[in-house]
Amino acid sequence: MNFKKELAEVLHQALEGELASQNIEQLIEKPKNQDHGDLAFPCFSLAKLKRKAPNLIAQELSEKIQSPTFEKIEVVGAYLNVFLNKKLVAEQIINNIINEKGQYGAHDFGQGGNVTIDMSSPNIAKPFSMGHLRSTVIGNAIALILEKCGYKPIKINHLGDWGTQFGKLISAYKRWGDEEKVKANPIKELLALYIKFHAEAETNPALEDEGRGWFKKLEDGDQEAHSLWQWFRDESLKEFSRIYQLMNVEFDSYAGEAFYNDKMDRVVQLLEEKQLLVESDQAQVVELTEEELPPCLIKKSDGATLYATRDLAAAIYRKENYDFVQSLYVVGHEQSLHFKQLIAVLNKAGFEWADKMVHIPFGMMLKDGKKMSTRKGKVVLLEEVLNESIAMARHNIEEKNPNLADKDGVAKQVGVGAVIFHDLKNNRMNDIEFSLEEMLRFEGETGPYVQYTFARASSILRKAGWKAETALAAVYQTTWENEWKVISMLMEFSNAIKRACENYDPSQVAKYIVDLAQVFNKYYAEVKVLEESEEQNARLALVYSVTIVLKEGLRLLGIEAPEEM
RNA sequence: GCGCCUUUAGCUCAGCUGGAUAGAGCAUACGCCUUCUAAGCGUACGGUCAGAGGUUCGAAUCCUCUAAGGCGCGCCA
Repeated sequence: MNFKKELAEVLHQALEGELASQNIEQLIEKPKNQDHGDLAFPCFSLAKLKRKAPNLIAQELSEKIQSPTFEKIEVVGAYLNVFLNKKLVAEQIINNIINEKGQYGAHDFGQGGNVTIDMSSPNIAKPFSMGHLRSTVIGNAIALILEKCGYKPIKINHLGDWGTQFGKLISAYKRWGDEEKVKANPIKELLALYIKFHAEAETNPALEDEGRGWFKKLEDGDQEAHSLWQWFRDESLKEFSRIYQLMNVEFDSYAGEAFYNDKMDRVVQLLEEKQLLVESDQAQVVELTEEELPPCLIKKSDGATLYATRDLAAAIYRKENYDFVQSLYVVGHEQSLHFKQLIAVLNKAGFEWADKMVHIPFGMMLKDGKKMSTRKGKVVLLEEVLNESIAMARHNIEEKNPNLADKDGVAKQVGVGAVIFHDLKNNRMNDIEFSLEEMLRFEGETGPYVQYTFARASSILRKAGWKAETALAAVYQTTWENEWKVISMLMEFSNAIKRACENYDPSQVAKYIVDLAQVFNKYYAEVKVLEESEEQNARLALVYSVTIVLKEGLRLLGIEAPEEM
């Protein structure tokens, strides 16, 4: 199954042990150009070792190699180009996929280790913006990819459900709030109250104190304040869960900031015991001069805690509660320094697991080249975008496939898929300029393109009445030129997953399924599978393999695959 | 000022551990549906890989410097 390894082994023997087969394996590459075969071995580095011209070495090696797996060996300059035995390999790969189905491409290097993933984390009583989309979608895909690699992901929604803003909100609600209105449209109404509070506070500064007062009450466990806070939180969550449902994202924990309120004293105490706390301008900090970082603020001059304190408490809680092998934070890159400090403080405090914490940063969602801000009303609401995308998908269905059975269901899958894919297809670190037009593009390198490819392939199988059992009788050809490009792409799936896992980079999977879809669409244009032929059985098995991998690839990104669209 | 990130075709981006003529999509112009869903396929056009040095048999990829843009740098999260 691992042809690279096999080639390395064969070369190792041909070289009579001059180079370890592991080293050889590292040198073997996949040629960009299909004319150069399926695997290539450059002989440059051997030239020094053997003191011989590299093309001579290639020539000599080519004469020594023989294996049924390799159909042909060509020497081009210093390269040894190896062509795999198409019949043999096709049979192996396709049978593998048919047997393993959704398991195809999986790894087990995770060894069942728990990985906590801090993701999504919207602020209560504020709208779910496009900015939160990134953390949600990236975190979700990473969780799925980790799972595919044998880890046990634990998705934690670290809700922004604590802070002075809730005092302000309570104050505003007490003054102008209307229970019915809030119930009918919680976030919109609460946001309006919040904005009104700030506007009024401009002319009436006493409001600020009132807000702080309410937060103090909240912290001190005042019943009225607490029940209002609870209510705001519940209503907000209800609204968020509607969006999460739309996107098929679920969480293992909603322990947000408030959850750690009673866990912070312990952290402060611990830092004190280790003599890490230093007073500076009446505040308590941990100095990080050796680490060449600015000091980490633990307690404000008024004794109140900060987000760093909460994150420390959360980190420790997660280690104790989940015993993670890795702890991930899918948070925007503008918080990189914060996480560096966090890890540094934990290290100083002697937690040897601190280096298992990984900040997974991502670029910003921009509007007109600038960061979106809630205050200026420059926020784009995710739910609106999703709904527009679904409407667009619905419109396309009406135009292109009016007889489709479940139009609404498919429109949802395609519309949401487009938005998710658009976010995941590129490197996380790139800033994304918000463009509805771009997001609702359903052609080219997009989610719907991949889904469409899946639907077309599924359609072939449906019309052929294909069943997995018939594949057993499939006879593979040695002359599969058209098919070969698809097969060699199918072989790459597990590599793409591995790369995605190692780099916490879902775009590796996204790019892979686009590549596979492109290759398959070309094949689709060249070969009429449903036409009677000796090869039909084998071709159907190939088409089936493609559907399995496309569907699984989409699944790893959190995107559904409709059989018709 | 210091730190992190980004810079590849008109636009959006790929380019896995350095390797064989730097690849897609969009846009533009043509062409392909009596036969598996045209949300598709093909052809053409399009590049001083920001710039300058260096390491190497070989650099878009590694190192140094410079430039442009973004983000961050104690009582917000």
